[in-house]
Amino acid sequence: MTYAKTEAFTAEQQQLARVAKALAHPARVAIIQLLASKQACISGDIAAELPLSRTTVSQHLQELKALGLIKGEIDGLTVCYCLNTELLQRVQQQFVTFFIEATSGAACGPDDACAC
Amino acid sequence: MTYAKTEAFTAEQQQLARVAKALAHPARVAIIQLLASKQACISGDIAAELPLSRTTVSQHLQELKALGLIKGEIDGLTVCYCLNTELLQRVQQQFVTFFIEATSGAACGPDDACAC
DNA sequence: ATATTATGTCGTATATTTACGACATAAAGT
DNA sequence: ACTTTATGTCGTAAATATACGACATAATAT
Repeated sequence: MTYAKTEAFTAEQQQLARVAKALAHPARVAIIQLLASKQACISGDIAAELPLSRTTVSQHLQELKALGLIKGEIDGLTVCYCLNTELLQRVQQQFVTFFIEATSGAACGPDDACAC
Repeated sequence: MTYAKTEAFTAEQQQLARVAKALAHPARVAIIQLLASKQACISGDIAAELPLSRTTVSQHLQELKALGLIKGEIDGLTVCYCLNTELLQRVQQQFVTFFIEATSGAACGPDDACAC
């Protein structure tokens, strides 16, 4: 039971952490940027653009898909991945809210001195 | 060598992933929110407010501190933690840029159909 | 029918994260 | 000096994440 004390936190905290985790690997960040750069969806030659094996890329894709950040539709032999912009926009809002909350306080002094 | 192919990605991707990783656990999200809610800094009774052992909380604090998101100053017997709002603002900007880039494209159709 | 091609899934090795008790350290109180 | 109090660090167990080769699957192509 040395993990997952997650239940003890609020739904918002868990949700933000879940999405943050999805972005916590440069490969997944790169995948999202790649999908965003191409107007249409790309098939599995995503792997060709990344310095990782096809298996590993597929794993990262599944993770993003599990969270719903990307969608994948089978089109004959190839699979067509694309961003779920709706969800991404909602997620963006969550992050913005969190950061505004975090950066609004005066917090420490301007230097490094922590004038409590 | 089954890890850390990180070098192969851009500095931006690595940086974003690094910060996202810091936010990838509800405890760390909660810590940041806690520090933001109190106008001044809090000492280690942060642990008292979280459903985790003091050791574990200390570990999370070190992680946030290592990234520079929070600062900790020793004040006699207690340690005073507070947010690094400057860095948080810069990080916020990175996330905003990323999300704008990700949500600007038309991507898929309005439904789930992926019209490639 | 058989080969080719594009993907996903399984198994597995290694690295990292999470969580906590036990001990170390250091300031403040008695 | 000795105890108390607040923290950090170490060691360690268990859970997850990362990475990839080998095999399975299914749709085209020949």
